[in-house]
Amino acid sequence: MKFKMTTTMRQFAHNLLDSFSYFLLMVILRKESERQVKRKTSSGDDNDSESEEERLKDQREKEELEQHMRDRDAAGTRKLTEHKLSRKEEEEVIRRSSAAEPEDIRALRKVSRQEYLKKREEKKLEELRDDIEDEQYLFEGVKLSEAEYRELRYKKEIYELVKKRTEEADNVNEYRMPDAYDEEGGVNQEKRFSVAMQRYRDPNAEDKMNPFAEQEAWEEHQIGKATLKYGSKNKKQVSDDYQYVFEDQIEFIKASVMDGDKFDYEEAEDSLEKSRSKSALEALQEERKKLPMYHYRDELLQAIHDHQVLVIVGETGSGKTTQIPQYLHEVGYTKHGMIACTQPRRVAAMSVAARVSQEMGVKLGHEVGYSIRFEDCTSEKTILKYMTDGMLLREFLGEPDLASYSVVMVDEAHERTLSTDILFGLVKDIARFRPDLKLLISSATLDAEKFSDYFDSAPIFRIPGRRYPVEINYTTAPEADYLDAAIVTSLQIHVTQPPGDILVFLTGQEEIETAEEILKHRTRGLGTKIAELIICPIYANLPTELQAKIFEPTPEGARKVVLATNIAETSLTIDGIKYVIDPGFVKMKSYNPRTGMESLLVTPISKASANQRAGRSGRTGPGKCFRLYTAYNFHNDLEENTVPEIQRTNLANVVLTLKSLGIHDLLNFDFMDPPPAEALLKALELLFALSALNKLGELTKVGRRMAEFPLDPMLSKMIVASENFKCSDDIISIAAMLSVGNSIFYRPKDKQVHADNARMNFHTGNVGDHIALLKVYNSWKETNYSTQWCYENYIQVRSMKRARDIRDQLAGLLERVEIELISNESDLDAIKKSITSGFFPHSARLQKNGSYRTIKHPQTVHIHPSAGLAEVLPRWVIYHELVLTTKEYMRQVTELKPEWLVEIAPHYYQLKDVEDSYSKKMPRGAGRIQEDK
DNA sequence: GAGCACTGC
Repeated sequence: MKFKMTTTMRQFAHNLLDSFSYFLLMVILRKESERQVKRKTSSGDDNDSESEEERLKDQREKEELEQHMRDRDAAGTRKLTEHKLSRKEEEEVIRRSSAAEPEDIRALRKVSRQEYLKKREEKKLEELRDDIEDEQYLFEGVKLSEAEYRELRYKKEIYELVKKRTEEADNVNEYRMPDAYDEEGGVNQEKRFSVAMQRYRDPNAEDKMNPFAEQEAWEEHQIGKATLKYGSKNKKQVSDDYQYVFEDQIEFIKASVMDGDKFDYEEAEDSLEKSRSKSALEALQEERKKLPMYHYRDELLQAIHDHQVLVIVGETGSGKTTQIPQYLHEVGYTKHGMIACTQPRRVAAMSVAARVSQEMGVKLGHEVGYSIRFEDCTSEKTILKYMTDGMLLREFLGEPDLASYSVVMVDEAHERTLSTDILFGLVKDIARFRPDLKLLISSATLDAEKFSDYFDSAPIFRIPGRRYPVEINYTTAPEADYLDAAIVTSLQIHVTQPPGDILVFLTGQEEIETAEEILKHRTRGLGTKIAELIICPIYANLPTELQAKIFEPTPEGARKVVLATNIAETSLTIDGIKYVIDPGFVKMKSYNPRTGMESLLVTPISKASANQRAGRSGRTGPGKCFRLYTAYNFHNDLEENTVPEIQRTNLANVVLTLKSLGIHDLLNFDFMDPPPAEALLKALELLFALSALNKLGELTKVGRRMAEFPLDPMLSKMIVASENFKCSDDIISIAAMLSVGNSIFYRPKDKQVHADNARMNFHTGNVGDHIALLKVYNSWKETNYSTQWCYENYIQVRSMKRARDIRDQLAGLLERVEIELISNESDLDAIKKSITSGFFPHSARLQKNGSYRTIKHPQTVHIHPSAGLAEVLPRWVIYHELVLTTKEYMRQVTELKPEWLVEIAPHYYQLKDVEDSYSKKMPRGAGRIQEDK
């Protein structure tokens, strides 16, 4: 697929550049005249003495703070650490020490939002001026007015983005999208490793010039070294009994062993036994001391004391998440603010908080609490706060300097979720203004240098974990069909390996179901010749009651095979897993900013991810990992790390959040891995179209209200706009239903017809998918949120409950942005108009052949067959999202009157855009983005 | 007439 700069784009770029240079010219001219005036009046330069004074002041403040920190540590903390205070005594110490001074200190430190933002603005202004001076556009030391500055900054931002994009398009003659995009009609499974396969069979392998010679020699060596060949052991006896299993056996070589950490497991387990006889709290304290973390306590505290930012590397099981906040509390960091510890997942935040509150002997929600969406389990007393990373991000909105925290610990930073990436930029920024704030970045990988570099060479503190060794095995040749290979391998393990459960990583629900069927079929054929094999599928959309099955202990003599998606890589831990089968693929979301289309692609995993998977087998004892690819594939074809989410997602929400935090200069925002310029530009364009940003790139009143909602900007806009159409009550139900995604209707394989019929009931009158979702929600509400009703209508209860939670939250937020909750269920046009207000960029018109064409950025799309209007084909539609599967599909489609587009978004659509093709000849899309194949 | 990994606010 080629990417061409077309005339409109060029025109657009030129216009922008023109207006930018014109603006600069004006500024320069004015500055020049000002400078002449200044030259006449000014006498001498006092800049130097001023800055010297500033410097001294800064220095003084810094020293004062340091002194204060020292005093603080010396005064209150020793008491707590000097061995066992009773709980009451400890509470008393905390109470007294926090009663002594905190209000003043807090008041001193607490900067108002305005002050803070102003300060930051000033700093940014400085930087920008420096930049421009470098390019010799402006003259020394001339101050721009604020309005000028803002306009300049925004234009510069856009200018840079466009420049980048034009350069990309001009310099590269043929811009190739990654192969997977190119594939017609989906993804070619066989093609993926084919390059490597060719390499593998290279007849010139002995050629000295062969760049792969070294690798091949290494592999030779490994093969020679290999001792284990599964299936060859006991082969004679086995092959008689299990001929069927070994019909197409796979050969593995043992390549390496992922070392466990040097830790005395027996001692640990021993003490665990002993501690059971003691009182619960004492036992817990004993256990704490057995954690690898404990031995590094003092060193760690010293390092934290000496450095503002510290990168901590610790394998899972080192106890960093539970222990570090406690240590910090014990030495008194909690006296002047809370300790925040962020987790990427809700359950993690909850369970860790529960554990820590137990260890500290306090009630969950008092001194130790957690904060996740829909659930704030904290109180006035809370000093250790575990929270999801997204939640801390939300708190930034209300408290841009995080004044109530003295320590922020970003845990599991290696996972690089969207929220952690944004948090990085923000905490790095506030750390400069708040020298008293301690920052801990904790990661489980060896990639710590990258984190350290990002945080201005912060020191790295390493803690060994508690992990058992894992043996890594590779196939000797690449496998064409990994699903089949995975099944064969699990059977091989089942008959040849000692007891222990098997975990197989597959890509999705469909694959898991197929694998389950095949496995059942094959084991049935073997009858009683082999031990029982229990097959447990697990994926996020599996109903909860079926999920529970994987946690049931395996009966004696049987073996469990867990067929899991990526959910088992990080989100849940299954006990008893000893063997991991890793085909090396994952389904990953990718976003194409050019078309605004998201797609799920099966892609090879990264090395980091492969090691994470392997590690899942070594949690309760030494394990084995079978990789269904060769060592060569692993070393040469897999990326080092997974592409961080921020680089493969729609950024509209991120941009809105940052803008509402007062960060306007997105191009220079300190991302650890900056997202593509194109994605940023697309997000800015969208927000401008939704009138969340004005032409200076500033947040408007509408934008400010939108930012309150934890939703995609288009959904937020829809809600904000519902005020005008007096249907906010109905709109938030729709928004909640849309944001739970597409797991509402349940469609089991054997009852598809029934399920479809049930679903069509909500579509009577061809009202469109949005209204149908509203009907579903309202009917459920009428039955008093009945579970039975859900079963009867093939609707997933879990999703509905989630929708109810979201709806409740949205209702609360409506109050906050002062929008009245009004229901207007009978006026469908009002509801549709509200939807249009948010989703007008997603409009499409029917073409003669039954397909659709999007209006603004023309491309051919289709109505998804699951949509209620799939057979009605209205002339004009509005859709919720575009997904690329076998075709470009619009999901969640509602009919629309074209005049609404001009009425609601006159800045976006002109009359000629919506003129009906029947009355007038359709204008040819000259000079628009074209795709040729 | 299709086919949705996983989180999070």
